[in-house]
Amino acid sequence: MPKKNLITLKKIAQDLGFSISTVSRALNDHPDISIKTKEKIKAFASKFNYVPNLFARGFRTHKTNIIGVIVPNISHYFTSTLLKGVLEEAEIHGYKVIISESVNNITKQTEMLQTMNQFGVDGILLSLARETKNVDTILNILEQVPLVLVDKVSTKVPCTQVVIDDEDAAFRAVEHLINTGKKRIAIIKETESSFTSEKRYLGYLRALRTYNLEIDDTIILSSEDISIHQAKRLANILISLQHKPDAVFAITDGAAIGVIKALKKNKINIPEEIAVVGFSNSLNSIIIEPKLTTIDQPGNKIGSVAMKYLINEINNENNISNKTVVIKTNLIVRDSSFKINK
Amino acid sequence: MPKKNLITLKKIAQDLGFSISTVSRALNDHPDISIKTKEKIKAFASKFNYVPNLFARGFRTHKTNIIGVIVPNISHYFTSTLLKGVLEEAEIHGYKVIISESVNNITKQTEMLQTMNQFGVDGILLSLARETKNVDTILNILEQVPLVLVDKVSTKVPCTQVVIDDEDAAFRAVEHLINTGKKRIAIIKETESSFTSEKRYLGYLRALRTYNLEIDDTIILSSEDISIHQAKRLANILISLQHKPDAVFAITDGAAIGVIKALKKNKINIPEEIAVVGFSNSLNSIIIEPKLTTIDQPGNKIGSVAMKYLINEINNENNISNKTVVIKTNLIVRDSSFKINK
DNA sequence: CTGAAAGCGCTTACAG
DNA sequence: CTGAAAGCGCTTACAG
Repeated sequence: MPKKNLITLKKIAQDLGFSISTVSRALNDHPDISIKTKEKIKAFASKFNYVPNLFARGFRTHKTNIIGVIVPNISHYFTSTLLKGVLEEAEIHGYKVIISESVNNITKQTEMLQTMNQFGVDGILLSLARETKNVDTILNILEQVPLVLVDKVSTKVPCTQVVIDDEDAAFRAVEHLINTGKKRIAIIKETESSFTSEKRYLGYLRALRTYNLEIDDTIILSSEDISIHQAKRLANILISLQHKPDAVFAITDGAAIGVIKALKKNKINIPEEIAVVGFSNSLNSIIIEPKLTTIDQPGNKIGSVAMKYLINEINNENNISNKTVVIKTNLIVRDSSFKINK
Repeated sequence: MPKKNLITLKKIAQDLGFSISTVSRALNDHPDISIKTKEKIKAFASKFNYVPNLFARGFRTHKTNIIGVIVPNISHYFTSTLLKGVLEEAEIHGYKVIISESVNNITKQTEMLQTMNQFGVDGILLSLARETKNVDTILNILEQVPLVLVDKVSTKVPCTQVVIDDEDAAFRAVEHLINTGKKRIAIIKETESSFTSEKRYLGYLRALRTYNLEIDDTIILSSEDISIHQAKRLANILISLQHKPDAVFAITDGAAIGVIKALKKNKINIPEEIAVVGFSNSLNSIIIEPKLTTIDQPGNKIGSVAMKYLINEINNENNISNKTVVIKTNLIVRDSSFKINK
């Protein structure tokens, strides 16, 4: 299936009576070529809509100008904003982006890494599937092609990692609850296999310790892959306690929304009786009522920063770093934790 | 920047004392090659982690196994579900997907089409930027590479198009409102430049005519690129009318949510006084209260069907069709239009 | 069953 | 300032 009637350097050379070399150089603005010749060749090329065969060029130069991106789930809002940043940054630097979705399946993730490498991508941006414990393949790939981890990362991989300040953000979220007078703050989180959830949990613990609040296991609830539905279930457990919490820090906006729905169903006043804070600043956080206090994760920025680092490593091969870049987040206070006009 | 220590056919041939041709054939399971030779070569290849240079192969065979996808906005929920379907289907058939975002910018869209074509993608899946009136570039590209339009399409381009049944879906949404006893149904839509909005508007008109309801321009409101905020503004206009509507059909879920927020602020009962119906079945539609009656657009399916058609056209070049494939949608009735438990 | 050779479209060191 | 030629890694018609 050859592409149809694409004009090549050879054709231009023949028609104009130059050599292929000269045509190639003229089109690439090589200083050796005379201005006259350049003009002639360029005019002809644009007249006949010449476009270089990037595949041939890439094959020749070992540069594909393609960057592979693997994310766990493309239809999460945060991921799509991250990809937006990735695409924008890539475009600025003349890279194309191949996107794949691991669906949180580790085998698939491994396959994708291998295919991308085999394909000859110039670099790989990876957000890890949940429970990626065995990082052998990743280490192997890392020897062959620049790789940057973003958002879902692992300390086991010695490469540049771009993340948000999960622990600190969680600390600030809980601190905010404490500042509004809350003393018994529950947390709804994921199980240990979630890297980000664990870091947020650490921030939660640090905040309680810092302010000398009791850490009570009965109000520390976990669920694998937390959903609105799961969060409702856990919230109901909290409500049924004798000694109820007066606030809930939920590890994701989805979880927080589940909590709010459960509280409303039980006619519990938010935030007076129980305040709720989420994490992500997803679109839903301003749809739910009361509007959700949450941590704004600037997906766009995270994506573009990660891309910048990756492109930098592509251009400076011996510049293999394993620094962790932390992107700052902001606490956005809304009605679910603190009503200003009351 | 050559890729590091990648083993090639040549190397295998040298080490094993075969010709490059034989090695190539053995690895591609060509029937000519003896089983013994194949085994030997394959064993050696896998031992040394041989991976074919897909770039060289693509260059040689004029097949890149890459499909280019251009969407207006990657961070719309519907788009991300569509992309999910696209990625899944592509993977099944061994294609990689390059995703670009036109940000609804026509110039950018044109550039992207050209770059992708120049890049040598095997096919292009395109969802048009708003206001794509001049389709010359697209027609030009269409001559060179298989192209399928999806979701945001245009009748001006003679190619396969995959869309949802906008008009019919809108008809059913409005019919549902009529069936619940509503007689004065407003519509909040986008301006004429939006292809899908116009089709939904036609469905609205057809429903009113079918049931002999008056068509009243004072309750037909439009806004360019409708947002929650814009919808609130338009809803306030409707509320301030002497002769208020008893239902609102909003062209998107976002618009419907804006309407609901405005109605709630004005203490108007939903759906008793004014019912609301949206379009998309976005995640938000079950977050808002009352939950939103809406049209479920199966993004996944739309993406995978479009991909199927595109791949089919790639494999059968003379099979240039311009049929329009219509994907069925479902009306999902929720509390914003009809409360079952009351 | 196997090999020598051409060629995909480009870039670039070398020569003049 | 310009050209002839090699070569990137592969596939495949042709020959034996």
